[in-house]
Amino acid sequence: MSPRTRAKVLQAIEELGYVPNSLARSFALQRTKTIGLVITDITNPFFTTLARGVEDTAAKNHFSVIFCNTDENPEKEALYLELLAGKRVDGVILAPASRKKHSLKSLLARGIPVVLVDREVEGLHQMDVDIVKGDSVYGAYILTKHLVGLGHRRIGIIVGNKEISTAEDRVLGYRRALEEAGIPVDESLIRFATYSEEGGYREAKSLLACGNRPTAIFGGNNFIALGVVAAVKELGLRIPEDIALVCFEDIDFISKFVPFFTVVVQPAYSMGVIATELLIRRIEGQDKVRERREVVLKPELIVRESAGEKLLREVRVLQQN
Amino acid sequence: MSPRTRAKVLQAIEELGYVPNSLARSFALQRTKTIGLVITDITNPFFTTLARGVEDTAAKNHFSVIFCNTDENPEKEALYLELLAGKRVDGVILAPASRKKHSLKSLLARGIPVVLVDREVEGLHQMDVDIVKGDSVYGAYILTKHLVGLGHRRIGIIVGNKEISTAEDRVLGYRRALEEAGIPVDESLIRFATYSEEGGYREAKSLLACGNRPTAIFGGNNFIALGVVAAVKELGLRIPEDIALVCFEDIDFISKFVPFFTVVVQPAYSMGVIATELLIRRIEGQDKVRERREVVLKPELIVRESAGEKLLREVRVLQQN
DNA sequence: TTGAAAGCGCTAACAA
DNA sequence: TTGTTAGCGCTTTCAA
Repeated sequence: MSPRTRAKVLQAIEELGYVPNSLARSFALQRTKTIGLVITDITNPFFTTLARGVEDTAAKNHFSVIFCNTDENPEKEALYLELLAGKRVDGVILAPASRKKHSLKSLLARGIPVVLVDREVEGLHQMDVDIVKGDSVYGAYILTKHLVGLGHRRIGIIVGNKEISTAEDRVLGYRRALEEAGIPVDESLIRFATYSEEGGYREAKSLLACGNRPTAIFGGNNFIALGVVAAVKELGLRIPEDIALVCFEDIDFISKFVPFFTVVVQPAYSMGVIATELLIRRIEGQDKVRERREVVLKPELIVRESAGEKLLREVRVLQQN
Repeated sequence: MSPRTRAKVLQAIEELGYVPNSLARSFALQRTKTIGLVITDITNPFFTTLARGVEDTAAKNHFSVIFCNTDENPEKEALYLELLAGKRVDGVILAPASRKKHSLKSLLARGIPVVLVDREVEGLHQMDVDIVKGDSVYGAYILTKHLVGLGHRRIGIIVGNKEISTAEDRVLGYRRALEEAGIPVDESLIRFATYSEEGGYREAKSLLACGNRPTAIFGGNNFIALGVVAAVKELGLRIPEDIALVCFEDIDFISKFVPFFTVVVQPAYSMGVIATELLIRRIEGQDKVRERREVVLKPELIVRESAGEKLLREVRVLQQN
């Protein structure tokens, strides 16, 4: 092409405000450069951060991301997955609402790659999906061990729905720590609720109502822990003097204001980044025939205050600050 | 069509796993049933909540939403808008990174409807865009008035970048309250920084370093306020005994843990819902020829503790709880 | 190197 | 009512 023609074409592009229609392009190419992000609730800080990791990484690779909130509802999830399949997204990142085998399969059947985040699904190992998750067993183990180390022997645990793999994993880690410490597991202290404030509130009230009440409560996530705080306050008890409280997931900015709340945090942003990288690698098909990947990220224990006398000192500091 | 044929067709659909290709549909129809949501940072709880309102409303109307984070960077914003235009989204909800006239126009030129959220843009009234925003002037006015009512006369204010309309609006409301109270405005107490923790931290240190330091600080948003907290702590001062602190936007769960922090909150979820409804109404073209809409939502003052002696009582309650 | 044409899967307009 | 066809704007293949 002569430089003159070239200039003319460019000028025409400019004048007419031409923008290539990527819709037509996608249609011709059968690739949309779009991925779906299906989580339970963007409002949950864990997923917010994860979503940011996903979007940043997607943008870097010239992908867009459509986000969907399932509210832990498998039917909503199925609807969204169907929608995304129809829209011909190039891939999906999914935090499954349930571990049941499931709508996911229809995506895979259509050759749409899927990467799971945070949670497992039944029969995962027979399917061709990658997964990026936190080590819930380990996290719960160190959190429980921390409480045991502080002298607690009756520790209540409240987690989400049994349908969610992290709930069972966290209970597993809890059991392991107790067994290791030679503390018999009291099944009545283990509560499956929902990963929500209401869930934490209700189960905490029930745990604290019984005669032989626990001296510590392990919140399965941040929302549950907030419910526990509400229940404890309502019963006129103190954290952590009367009840120690720890949980999975941090609570934003809490460290700035409150001296207690030992916590295990997961690297949510990294999870988003890694999941997106795995997904894009599959989409681009750099290594077509290869085994599924399972990335397990270690959570981090952040010890603030969990029990007893230290609180008083801290409150004094708070007053002075 | 005979019921028999019908059954046969349905069976074939089932067997072949047929899913209508909405990509082809979009292409033929020139409508994608997709909207773009361009915000500064999904990680900011205000935008997280807004995004949830957008997604819920979009889903209800069978729209998908692509989300983009500009990090207050006008170039990133322009890139995203270009991308979305290329993808032929049916409309865009935008929290503009800058008030300068701008990439937005190229969307409008291509007939893609835009609804602004939270922030204005220069020459808005000449353009055919709706806007949904909080009443920053009013919010800042009542917040400042609250401080004045508590006896403060030297009140520092730290807001975001001047390029963002809410920053100027909040300063405006602040001025108005002071003027109304007959308090002369000391320009050195007005600081334009960024809507970030660092911004709040830096300006707070500067404000507190000068001889005639303010007795109260007005944080332009939640992040700025957190920066102020850090600065105040570092200087060995106490909130609110030495420095009162109030801010725009709530800080999640803070009320559960800290007795102070009077705040003005905006109805972020509703903003998302309304913006989406306006946008979809434009997309569906129910009322083609009509004036632009401007929805201004009143924020709500939440008085916790902002000054003095009450804190001690509250800390005692906290200890007992 | 450049140009022409088929095809991606749907909708809508038109014909039978 | 049912069937046929053009066309959405791009990419890719094949011909010139």
